[in-house]
Amino acid sequence: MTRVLKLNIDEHLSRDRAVRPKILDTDIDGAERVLTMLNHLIDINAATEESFRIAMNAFLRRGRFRWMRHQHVTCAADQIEDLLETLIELKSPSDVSIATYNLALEAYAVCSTPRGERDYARRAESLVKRMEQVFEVLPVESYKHVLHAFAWQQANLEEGECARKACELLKLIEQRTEDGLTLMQCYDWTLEVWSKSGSAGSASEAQVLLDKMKTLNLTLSTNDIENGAHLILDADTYCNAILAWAKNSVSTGAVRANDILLEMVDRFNKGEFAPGSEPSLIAFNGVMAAWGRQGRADMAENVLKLMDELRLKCTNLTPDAISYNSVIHAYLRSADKELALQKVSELVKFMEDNYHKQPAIKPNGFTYSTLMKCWIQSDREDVAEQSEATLMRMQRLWDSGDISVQPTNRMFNMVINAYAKGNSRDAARKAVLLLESMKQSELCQPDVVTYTSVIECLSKSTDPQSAEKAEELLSEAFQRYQETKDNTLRPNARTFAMVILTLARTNGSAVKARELLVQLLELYKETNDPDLRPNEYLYNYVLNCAANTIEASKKIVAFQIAAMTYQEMRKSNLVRPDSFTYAFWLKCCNNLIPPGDLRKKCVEYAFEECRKEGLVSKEVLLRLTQGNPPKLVDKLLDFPQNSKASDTKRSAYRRVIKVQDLPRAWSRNVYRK
DNA sequence: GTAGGGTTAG
Repeated sequence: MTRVLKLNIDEHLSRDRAVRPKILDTDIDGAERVLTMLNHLIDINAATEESFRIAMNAFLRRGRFRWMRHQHVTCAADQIEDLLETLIELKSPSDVSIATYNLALEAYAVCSTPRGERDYARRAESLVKRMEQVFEVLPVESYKHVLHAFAWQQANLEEGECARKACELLKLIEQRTEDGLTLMQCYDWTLEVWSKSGSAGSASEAQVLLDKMKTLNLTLSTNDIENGAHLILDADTYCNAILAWAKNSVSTGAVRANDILLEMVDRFNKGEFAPGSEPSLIAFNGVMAAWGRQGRADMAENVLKLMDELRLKCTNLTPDAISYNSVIHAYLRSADKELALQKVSELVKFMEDNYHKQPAIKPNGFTYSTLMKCWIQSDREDVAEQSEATLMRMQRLWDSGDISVQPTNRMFNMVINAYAKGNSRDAARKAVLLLESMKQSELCQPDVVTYTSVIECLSKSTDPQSAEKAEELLSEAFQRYQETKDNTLRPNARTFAMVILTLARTNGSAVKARELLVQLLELYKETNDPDLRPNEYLYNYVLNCAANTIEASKKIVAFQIAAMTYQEMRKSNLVRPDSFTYAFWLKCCNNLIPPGDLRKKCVEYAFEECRKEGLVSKEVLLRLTQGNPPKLVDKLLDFPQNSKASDTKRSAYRRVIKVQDLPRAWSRNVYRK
């Protein structure tokens, strides 16, 4: 019984703190009974410091295990803390031996948790402060336990507070001792804090410690080595140094992490680590991720190859899906998008073909969505179809019971957006079908991005029904939002923009376009929500929609709407006319006003204003020169009025003039943001 | 130790 528990405890004393401590359900090792006996001795006034120490040691042997006591989870640190306080009360602070205090410090260190909910490190720190007041000088061991507690408690990671505390203690310990074993152990713990800390400079701090360990390792005495000092510098130590660099955002992080990885492999191959200490998956995956962030897929793949070679020599090292995904993601981020697509397709195929032999490399949702992104960023013709095929592949796997490839509405949205960006003839039909299947699905409900992207597909469609469908979808989204109160479904300015764009492109009603703009403005006034703030696009699309009015009977109303919208833009404090505004407004003048004085006046006034604002673009110039009387064009372009140029010369001038030929000031703001 | 959706016009 005790033997089995001892083994389990050893396992929990290991450095792997990722595993949550287990909760014991019985008094498996009799520590509770020891406590009962101690309490009995206290009752009869027969408890000595030695009896307390026996009970403390009984709990300390439980390591990180936890158990229930009065409906609360408790652990060795809590129990030993209570026992120490009782003992101090019975005797006096100075009558309790330092060795007994140290048992409590050790318990704090052992029970310290990564997230530090119980704050044992700080409790260790305050106990050591009390000890300093009672005793003249404390042994290094006391400080070592506190350092150990800070090393394993990783709360305040961002601020690096635990790391700083550990460093202060390390400095103190370095001053007090030259014992190789102690120093190696303390360096190793401090290195562990830096590897987990995201604070600035953590990688170089980790590097300093690794270097110190390597130097000290060379100078250790035979005595130290017999006590296991050189065994502390092992694969775990290297892993910590690697991860410190790997997560570092500076561009050299990947290079440094990679160098240390190679050094670790070299040492491992030479048999320099303790038996059973071997390079870990997490070190390799960390380096691959670091290369990926630099877009260095070639290097990430080299690391994967290295890992594949090394696994034969290791008992536990084998690449997993994250390893492959990291390389895949690195290709996604690499510069050559065509190579990326080829490589990623190959790697995914390899995973699919080999996971029966290597279950850890079974492709998951991450794998497929990265493949999908690779298709989307490629220049291939059938991007939308291929990304849809990838999504359907996931859907089939999911339907057959594979829970690791759950499709998400984001992926559906990515496919729909691929259709919106492509030039597939029936993009709109496909997009609407995808929307319908999302509505049927329990997993991937459409949201406002879905609706907006489907409407964007409709805006590119030549189907005369598109505008009607777009309006239907907008009100459907509104209805679903009102039913569910789900904010991700609420239409926003962009959704409105896409509906108006659809109207503009399908010669739809300017009245409707205007109504939508007014509706959005009212919503924005009510809520002041930045997502509903109309921008230049909204107004410009309304102008373009009006300009595209074909039916003669509707042109007057369309012009009124355009004029109103243009005037509003000039006075608005939300938007300012831009070069598109003037181009669309001139288009309105040309298309909606019959030739004559009124049109001439409008064009003249608009162009002069546009020139003053420095917004004369190629399109503005085109709208001016095409469809307006040559005399007016010449006047507005400042063609020398009294020159004796012939009409053909003038006409040629008007045909070839470019924005660049005009005074710079006329177009100084065309590209302003 | 691996991410991710709409950024629009003429």
